[in-house]
Amino acid sequence: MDKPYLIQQLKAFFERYQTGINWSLWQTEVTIHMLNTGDCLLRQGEQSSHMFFLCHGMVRYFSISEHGKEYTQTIAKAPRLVGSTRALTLSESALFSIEAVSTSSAISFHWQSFYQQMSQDLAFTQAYAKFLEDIFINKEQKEHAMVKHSATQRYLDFCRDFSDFKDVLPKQQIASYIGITPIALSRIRTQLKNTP
Amino acid sequence: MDKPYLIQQLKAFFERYQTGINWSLWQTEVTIHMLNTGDCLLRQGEQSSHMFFLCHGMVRYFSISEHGKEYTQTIAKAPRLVGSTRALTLSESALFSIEAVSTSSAISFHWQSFYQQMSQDLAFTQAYAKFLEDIFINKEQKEHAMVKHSATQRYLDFCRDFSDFKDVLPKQQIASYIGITPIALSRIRTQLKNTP
DNA sequence: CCTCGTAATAAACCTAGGTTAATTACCTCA
DNA sequence: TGAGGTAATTAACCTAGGTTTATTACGAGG
Repeated sequence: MDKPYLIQQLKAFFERYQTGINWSLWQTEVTIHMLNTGDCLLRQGEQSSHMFFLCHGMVRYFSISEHGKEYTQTIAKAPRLVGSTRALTLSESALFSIEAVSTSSAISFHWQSFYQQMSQDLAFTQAYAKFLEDIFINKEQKEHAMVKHSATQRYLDFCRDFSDFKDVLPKQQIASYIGITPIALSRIRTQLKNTP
Repeated sequence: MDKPYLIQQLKAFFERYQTGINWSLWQTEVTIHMLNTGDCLLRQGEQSSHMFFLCHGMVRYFSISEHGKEYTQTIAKAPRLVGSTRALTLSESALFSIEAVSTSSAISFHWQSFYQQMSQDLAFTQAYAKFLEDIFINKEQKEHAMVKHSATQRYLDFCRDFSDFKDVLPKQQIASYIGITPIALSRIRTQLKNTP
């Protein structure tokens, strides 16, 4: 878990999208984050000038509304870039927190060094554009599911997509990911048990 | 409304994101689409190898589920790139149709020529990446609204965001954009009238 | 002028999921 | 051992929005 290894993972992640990146251009300071379950990379309401790369583990993006209701908008598995695009590009405070849901490791670096690399390196920029396409498509898919599927179906989808974590993740977080209350999830689960 | 003018608009759109694009590299065949209200650029279920640029007017992205229910996931105002990122990048059939909601004009070109330009022109790729950041942030905002706001609030938000079109667009489409039935929208509207 | 077709509204009823409150089952810590 | 604290479940009740069925209001075409 040393720094060169983690940076190597970041590079491999980008190369999977696009080969030919000139990493010698990328001179930036990198910070390592070792996270236990529940630790946060970013907190709702804070400004952030850093992008993160999740090397191993899993995080969730969640926000809490004025009425205290929690919604988990994304669960991200390593390896992946994580961060608030909105906070970074618009210099606004983040609308969600990013919290580890298992022991995880990440590295962080200045958004500016990221943009700097974009202005120098075509392959890097292509990789980033393809990554953005990916997460945009994912978001569209979640939008579809939220609108067109029942809560029960969304729970079954969740179990399919996160079969390895469905028994580890607190039920409250699962409920908040599929957009219902823990009570409703509990109802759905007992109903599924009784009608196999 | 001649072709050079429309292409000029496309270029201006990109330049607003990033200056310094080398347009001489972009040798591609461009088709003009003059659309009346209701005309489609893309139909749900079809393959598509073309990206569109909406020069003037407005379109909506909508899909119809197996049960015949319609959902309008996006309303896009010119000037803007439109198309199914998913269909283009994954070579899959589109999950939604793109339909003009007012008389509009657009141009289309091969996705491949787009990717070709990306592999040659850094500024162009940066512009595209920034556009993707934009639409990703928009999608996150709509996701938030759908989850955290009541139907009434979503209707009020719609009226704010599309004040120029709120009385022109069929109520059914407004309802399908905020994720409710036309009947429910009608209820909300009469309720708003009675409690000012 | 009438007729057919669609959009919008309205009323009556239904249901998925929210809300409140109580119960049980684990934890950890003292 | 026992006292808190939290997570999960259950039951009773409530409500926003869906569903069904009419009704009204505009068209466009004959």
